[in-house]
Amino acid sequence: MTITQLQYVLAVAEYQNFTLAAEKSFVTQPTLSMQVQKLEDELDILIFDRSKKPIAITEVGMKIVAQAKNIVNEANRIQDIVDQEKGFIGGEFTLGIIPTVMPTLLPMFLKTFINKYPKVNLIIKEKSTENLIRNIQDGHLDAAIAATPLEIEFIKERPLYYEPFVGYVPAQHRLGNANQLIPDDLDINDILLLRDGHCFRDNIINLCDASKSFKDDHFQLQSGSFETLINLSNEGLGMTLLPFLNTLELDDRKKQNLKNFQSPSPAREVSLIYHKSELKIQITNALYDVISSVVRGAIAFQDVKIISPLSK
Amino acid sequence: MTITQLQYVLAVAEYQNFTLAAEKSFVTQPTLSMQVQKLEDELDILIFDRSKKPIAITEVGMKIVAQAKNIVNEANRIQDIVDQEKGFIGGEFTLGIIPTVMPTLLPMFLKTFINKYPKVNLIIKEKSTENLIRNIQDGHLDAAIAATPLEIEFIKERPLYYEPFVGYVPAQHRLGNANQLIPDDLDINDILLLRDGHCFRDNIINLCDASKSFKDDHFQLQSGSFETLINLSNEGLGMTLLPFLNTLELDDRKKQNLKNFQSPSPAREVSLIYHKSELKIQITNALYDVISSVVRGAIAFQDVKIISPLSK
DNA sequence: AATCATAATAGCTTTTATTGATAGTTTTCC
DNA sequence: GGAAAACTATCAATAAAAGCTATTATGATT
Repeated sequence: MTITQLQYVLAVAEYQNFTLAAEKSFVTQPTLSMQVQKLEDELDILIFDRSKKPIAITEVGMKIVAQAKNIVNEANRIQDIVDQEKGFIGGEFTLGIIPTVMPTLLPMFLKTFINKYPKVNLIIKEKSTENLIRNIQDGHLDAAIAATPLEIEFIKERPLYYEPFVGYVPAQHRLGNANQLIPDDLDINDILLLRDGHCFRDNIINLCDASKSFKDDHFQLQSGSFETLINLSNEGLGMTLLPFLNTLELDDRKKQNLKNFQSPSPAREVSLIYHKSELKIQITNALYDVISSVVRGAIAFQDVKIISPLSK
Repeated sequence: MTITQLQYVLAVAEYQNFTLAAEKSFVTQPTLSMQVQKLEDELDILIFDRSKKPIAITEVGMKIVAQAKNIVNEANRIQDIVDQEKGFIGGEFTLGIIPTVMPTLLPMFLKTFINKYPKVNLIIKEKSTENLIRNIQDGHLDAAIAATPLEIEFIKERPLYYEPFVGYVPAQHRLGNANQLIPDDLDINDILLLRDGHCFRDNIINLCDASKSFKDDHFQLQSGSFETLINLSNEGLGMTLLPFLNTLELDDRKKQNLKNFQSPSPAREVSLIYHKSELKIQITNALYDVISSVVRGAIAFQDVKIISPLSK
């Protein structure tokens, strides 16, 4: 049994296809096939059921794949140990970011980071919180930026910043004259929300008084952008709430419709999250330092009340 | 990096000598030397400091060795997974036993077990509870027999039997005339105890009324054998307590000094414990079945009160 | 039946692991 | 202080393996 064989097995398990797995492993298909066979021979057990299309993993195969993942991950840590010793910060690093943070936060730190750590090849993927978590577990992501607290067993959370919610309330709205917002004034039924799957949607649902039930309205909104929500809001379809960073780039006319919450403002906690096994911890730490330092300049410290991003 | 290389590194780390490590790895010394060098080259770091005699492990080397141990253990588990699937009962199985159980229990089941499962190569090690737990975690032990409950997160406990405590009270002792013992009669200060580290010592300390404080006496006993305690007891230095199985082989004269506790007798729970990952569960189950069946014949069922083996 | 997608096999090449012999050190011991 | 012993590194040769290209086998789809 070799680590290479285990890696090949993992590739096949992932792509359910020997040819593709071989490609992704940068070897030819026969090479990969034979190594997988060799391992199966050595263990005298079938890992894959090749009679099914696409290829299926046998029952034992599942256990072996899970263990192989483990072993390969642990093996990769050897390099990490060495890197840490040498103070080397480099290599590939895959970072996931939730959609509502991506467009505002990424421009703030990306340039700084790649300048400071030119040897890190940063790969950034936009995904929902749910997928971020899955990919941190399966090793496809080295870290992610998401709204927290998530309280997941295998994940470590390090808060980066607390981002207050800001109301966008057009003049004609019933709250148009209010000076400051308070959560009790909100009615979930006249707030425009992002589509299902965005955790910011759940943030807001959690913020609104649960007693006011969420009734299915005569129109269904399927937007993933605040841009759309603001425009609809201007059309008189309701107010909306934005994360603070998303309010910075609005034009002056739109900024006039912004209303802050009374202190302590409801806010979301945005954290760098990663697997508690702390692989690539040096890069993760570097990332944490860069992001939190750039954010410190953008969000003034204030008293906030953290709203959970989890749907109930 | 290959698993073989890691195994070679582990061998060198263990024997602090390339030649011996090579022997133990069943390869020639150049083979091992070159593979270790190859790994060092690949990682571009020195694992061993060959300038020192005997060979020393570098600082990073320590971390790498620890991680290598991890990886090699995890890799061995693949075979376990396969064995489990096949219902194969065989291979190496390392069992730890606490000292106060070892001499009485082992002869009772060992012969039966090795006859019934000739393909299992049973390796038995006597260790303190503390070390048993550590070695179950690090994979050096597949299972162990210890006094429970321990309530450790990663360990499963399966009670084998409940072993009542029996008093050994010489005639001249203040309790020499009592018919049955009751815990309240005990005074921790006139009971001879095993030396620190034995969990049976803690069993007894927990049994004795905590209100009677444990005062440092004018003599300190450092014995690990009940034999010694009994002899000292006969010399008038106090009474002592024995686990039931240890009373079976006493000569008749000594048996006359034994006194049972009033029902429900205080007892220790002796369990088979193992990692909750349940590797080698077939063998573990086989062991459990064999032991519990032989013990059933030796200890009559009775009402007992379980005393914790943990020192407070 | 022909085609397509995919995995297995065969034959060959390249790479790697291992070996025995030996050289170069350091330690040990007289 | 010097010979012997103990130990690791190096070298050249060889055995083992992992890889590649080309081809065949399999099985589903048209």
